[in-house]
Amino acid sequence: MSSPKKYITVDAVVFGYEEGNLSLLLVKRGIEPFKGRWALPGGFVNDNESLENAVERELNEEAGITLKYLEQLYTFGEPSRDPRGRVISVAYLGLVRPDAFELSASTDVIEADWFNINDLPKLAFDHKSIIDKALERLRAKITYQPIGFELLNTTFSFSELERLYSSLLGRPIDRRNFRKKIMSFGLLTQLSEKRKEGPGRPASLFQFDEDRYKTYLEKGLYFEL
Amino acid sequence: MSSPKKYITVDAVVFGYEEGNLSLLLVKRGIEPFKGRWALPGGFVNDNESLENAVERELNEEAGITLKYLEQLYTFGEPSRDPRGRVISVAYLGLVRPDAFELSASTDVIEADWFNINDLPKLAFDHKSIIDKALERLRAKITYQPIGFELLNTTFSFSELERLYSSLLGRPIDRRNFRKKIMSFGLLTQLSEKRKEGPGRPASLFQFDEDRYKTYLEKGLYFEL
DNA sequence: TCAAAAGTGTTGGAGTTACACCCATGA
DNA sequence: TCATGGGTGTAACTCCAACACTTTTGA
Repeated sequence: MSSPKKYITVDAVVFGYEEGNLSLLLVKRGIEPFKGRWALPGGFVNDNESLENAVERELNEEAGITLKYLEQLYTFGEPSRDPRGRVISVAYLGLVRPDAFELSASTDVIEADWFNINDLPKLAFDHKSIIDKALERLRAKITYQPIGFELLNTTFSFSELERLYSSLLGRPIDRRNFRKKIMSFGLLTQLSEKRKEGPGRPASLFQFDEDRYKTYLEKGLYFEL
Repeated sequence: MSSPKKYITVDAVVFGYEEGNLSLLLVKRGIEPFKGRWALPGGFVNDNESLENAVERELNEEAGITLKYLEQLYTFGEPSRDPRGRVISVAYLGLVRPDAFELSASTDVIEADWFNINDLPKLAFDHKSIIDKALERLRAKITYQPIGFELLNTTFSFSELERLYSSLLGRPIDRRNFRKKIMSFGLLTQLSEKRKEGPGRPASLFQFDEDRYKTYLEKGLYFEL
């Protein structure tokens, strides 16, 4: 029987969205292995912290960021995925609003930055496949849970929401039908303010009603597309 | 900084279905902690095996069973979930056909048996919450992926399929509509044999067409309810 | 007054639901 | 011939997809 203890890490796939682009948080490694290579933020789990706490701590240490949305994604445990030995990584999926985009690197990390999801650098370990899994989950999930709102600021215009969905799903969305559908859930509050920037008619601003969402959840909500 | 190595185990939530009842595979522990208590089959991961291999090995050792369907469920890592110290468990969800129901216990296990899902004994560790998570996943998943077939024998009658769905979803199903829906996927082959046991008109037998399903998957299938 | 983006309804068709009677078999 | 479970069709309705013009603003 082999030694039962193994290294265990957490890694975070954190998505942000700004100006029509989905972006991903990466850190440049300051230590071996893969020193100087870009990688997902993450690291070893301490003895007395939960996995989720570990992710939150690492995100704070390595990128100076705190997330509102974080869920467990998948656990990667192939024996050869890490040159240091047997390392099992529990991956998390996180979403961050544009107003929390400022980063500050430290702890084993040279820098932290946002990358366009279609233009990623070469990555350390098996992090590319972790990201692929996260993208798949994100795309599936926005069609049946209102997590898209976690990628926008607390107030947003309808066309911002529409562009987000359209770019995430990779297909055009009918403005009128989309609006009808989203409105039918009754989870948006229309504010009296309007956004006036750039050309064109100013857009009304909306806000997602989390309290009402939680109430619905208890009776089972069917959010679809 | 605390010691980075931890214990890592795999646990399997294996469901079976027979005569209208969903059942769950449990093993009675032969060693401490929780000696004599029922628990999910599982155990420590060896150095050179993948997580999935570890589950398969443990299921074979502890219950003498091999599964056709196995997927990763969730990773449980609360610091206090195991009295032996910090133990992180990667849980898997498995399905087994009635024709592979015979069990044979060994290795650290006193016996292995099937339990009705509504009549479970007191369980070791946090295994109850692992089971709850698995049930939730199973119920959600049968509505959009044809995994229900993994719980039936390779040939089955339509009413068996219908009873399975109805009991898993906990609500009655309209026989005619259900048949129309399932048939519209074109994934069932009707056999010429009929099942003649018990009273009533004999039922035609069907078979799930896995090849055709795989073909569909590549173009994106929308199996819904 | 032009350009740019926001906002708004209707209609046809597809898909879902609701619903009840006849069929084949063994006792 | 009766009891048991298997098998089938239609009509109303709901939901979804397709589609184009008007409004508001700044330049």
